[in-house]
Amino acid sequence: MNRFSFTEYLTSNAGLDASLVSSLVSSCQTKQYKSGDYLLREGERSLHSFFIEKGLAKMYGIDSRGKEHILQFAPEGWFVADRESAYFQKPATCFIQAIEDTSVLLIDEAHILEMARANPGFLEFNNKLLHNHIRHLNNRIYQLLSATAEERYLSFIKTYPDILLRVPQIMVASYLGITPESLSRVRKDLAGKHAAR
Amino acid sequence: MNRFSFTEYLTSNAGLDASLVSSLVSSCQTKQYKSGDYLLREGERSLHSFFIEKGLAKMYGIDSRGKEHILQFAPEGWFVADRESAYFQKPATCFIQAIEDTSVLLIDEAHILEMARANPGFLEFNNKLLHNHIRHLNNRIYQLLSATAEERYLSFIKTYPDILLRVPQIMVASYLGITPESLSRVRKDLAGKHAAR
DNA sequence: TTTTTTAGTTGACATATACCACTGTTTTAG
DNA sequence: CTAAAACAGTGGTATATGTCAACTAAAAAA
Repeated sequence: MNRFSFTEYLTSNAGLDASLVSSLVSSCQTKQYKSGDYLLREGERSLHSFFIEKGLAKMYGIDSRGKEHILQFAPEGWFVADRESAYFQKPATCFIQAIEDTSVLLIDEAHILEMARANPGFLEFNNKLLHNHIRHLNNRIYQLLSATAEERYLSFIKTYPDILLRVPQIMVASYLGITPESLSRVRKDLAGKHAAR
Repeated sequence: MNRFSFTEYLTSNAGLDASLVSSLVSSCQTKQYKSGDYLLREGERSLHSFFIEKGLAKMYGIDSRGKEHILQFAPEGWFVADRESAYFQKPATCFIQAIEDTSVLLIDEAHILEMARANPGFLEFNNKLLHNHIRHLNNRIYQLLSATAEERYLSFIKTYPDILLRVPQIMVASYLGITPESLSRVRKDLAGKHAAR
């Protein structure tokens, strides 16, 4: 499995100079999680978000009927955060859990702002990340509003072919907002259509 | 109908000093739209987002079956933007349309970044806005994944009681991801439950 | 390895919500 | 003010997806 060094990530994507980056990175704590470990639990208060250097995590909530709904998968090179706790100092509304052995960097919003003040390039980079994230979320909302289970699954395959191979179907179903049984049937139908040609 | 001056908004919420704010605001263009006018159409290229000072707009997409899906309502005091065009210089993927007579401020990302460089307080404010927006979107996704039509409607009433009164039911239905007929029945059921007590 | 748990498939059936058609009613435009 | 359009309610019916249960296969734990 490949690993994303946060240092490399920043130097190559944010256009920052090496010394600045290393000062930021060295001020961040690294942490290891085994598959199944929680990075964050609902109700906890925590002021940092996570940058995944290696492995895979999921952010999810549990509804009143006890069902799990996955809000985000976070593979290496991605950020994941419960905004409620990390940016608004409230108890977390989600769980974040490793689904592979995972190593992360803990990042405080304070660090981000500090960096941004010191370096305008970083500010632009950070903004772009946030806008990009918003774009993704809008996209997902649009799909949930407009597309059938099959269409959403096809779109998932196309957008996250890598993740598809790394997580059980039951989690894909949860992400898509359907039951595992339904996903199984969607896949069967698609296989049939494909074979028919 | 009340009006939100962007100047007042910034001075009271972002903690900026008056001269800075007025220099920002004066560099932004104001524009008026009649109900039904488009602020932005799918496919257009445009580099600004909108701050609604008065009135109400909706951002929506049209799917392959010709159906409209509302991504966001934007009443006075809110921002609305197609990120694809405003921040990534691509053709817009959405329509933004006034549903009341509306007056807006056109804001360029360039302005935002400029302001942020000049004033750290503004940077924090802008970040908070973005994180808050992300929080809202996550919330909506969670609802679409986990809640029934009735639950989503109740949540809408609670979260946006003001908007409920200003838009036709058909738009609420579109926002919730259900048909107008279904919403009509949900309302009927709720009225029944309420009367039963 | 053996046992236990979790995941995936499939059938039968239930249900929420969509679709279509029709009817008033309200709003908008001429 | 009148005509046309958009909106809202309701019945009948269709359909996608959920629920429950049983069985097999695969993965994790002992």
